[in-house]
Amino acid sequence: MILPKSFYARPAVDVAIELIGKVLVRKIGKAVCSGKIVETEAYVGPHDLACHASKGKTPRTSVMFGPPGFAYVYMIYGVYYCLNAVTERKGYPAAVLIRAIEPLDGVDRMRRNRRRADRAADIGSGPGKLCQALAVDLELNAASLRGRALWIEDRNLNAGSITAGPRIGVDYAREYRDKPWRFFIADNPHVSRHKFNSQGTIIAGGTSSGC
DNA sequence: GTCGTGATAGCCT
DNA sequence: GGCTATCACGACG
Repeated sequence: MILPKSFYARPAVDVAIELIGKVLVRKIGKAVCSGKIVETEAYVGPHDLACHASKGKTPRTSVMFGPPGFAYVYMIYGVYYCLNAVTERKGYPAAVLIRAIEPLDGVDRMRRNRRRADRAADIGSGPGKLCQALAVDLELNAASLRGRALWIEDRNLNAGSITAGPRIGVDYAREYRDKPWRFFIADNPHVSRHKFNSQGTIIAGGTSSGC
């Protein structure tokens, strides 16, 4: 049910695709909040110019160089946090950014954690938004993804038609700018609202547990 | 509906 | 000192 460490000890693209349809769970005190992962991006290694680790190991990126199955959380634009799952083997920096969730459990709590979430689709439809909804901050950096406060589980939910397209906000990454390493469920309203959603090719269908 | 812009802080040159 | 794997808001039409 909870994804094993071996799930993450693989190439980031494989993990990014298979995380679609899995359930991200966050326990805050006694409250449990969760959501189906509907959008991810893979940052595949030190050669990937969009990957933070491409500039070498720094205090911020050190978690990515560690073992798989841990959370890499960083602050972006001085305002928001982003949550990643570390993949690959220890010493090889790669991660999957979780970009959007469809709320499942603890919807009211998540809505309160977000200020401006009038509609359900405003709760987790973006990497900064879902961190607000699930109260993810730097305290969870380097935390296990099989821990007491945070984990990812498989509920055999439908992952719909998984679409691949270019990653968002990585125009600086030269030849890696257009790599189709963003994955999302086509037509799911909780995918981050972006004009890029029209680009992309369907790469898979069926359930998250795969075939 | 789309587009432009400001907020904001830690990291890296 | 420049940049950033973002979001919300206001100005349009």
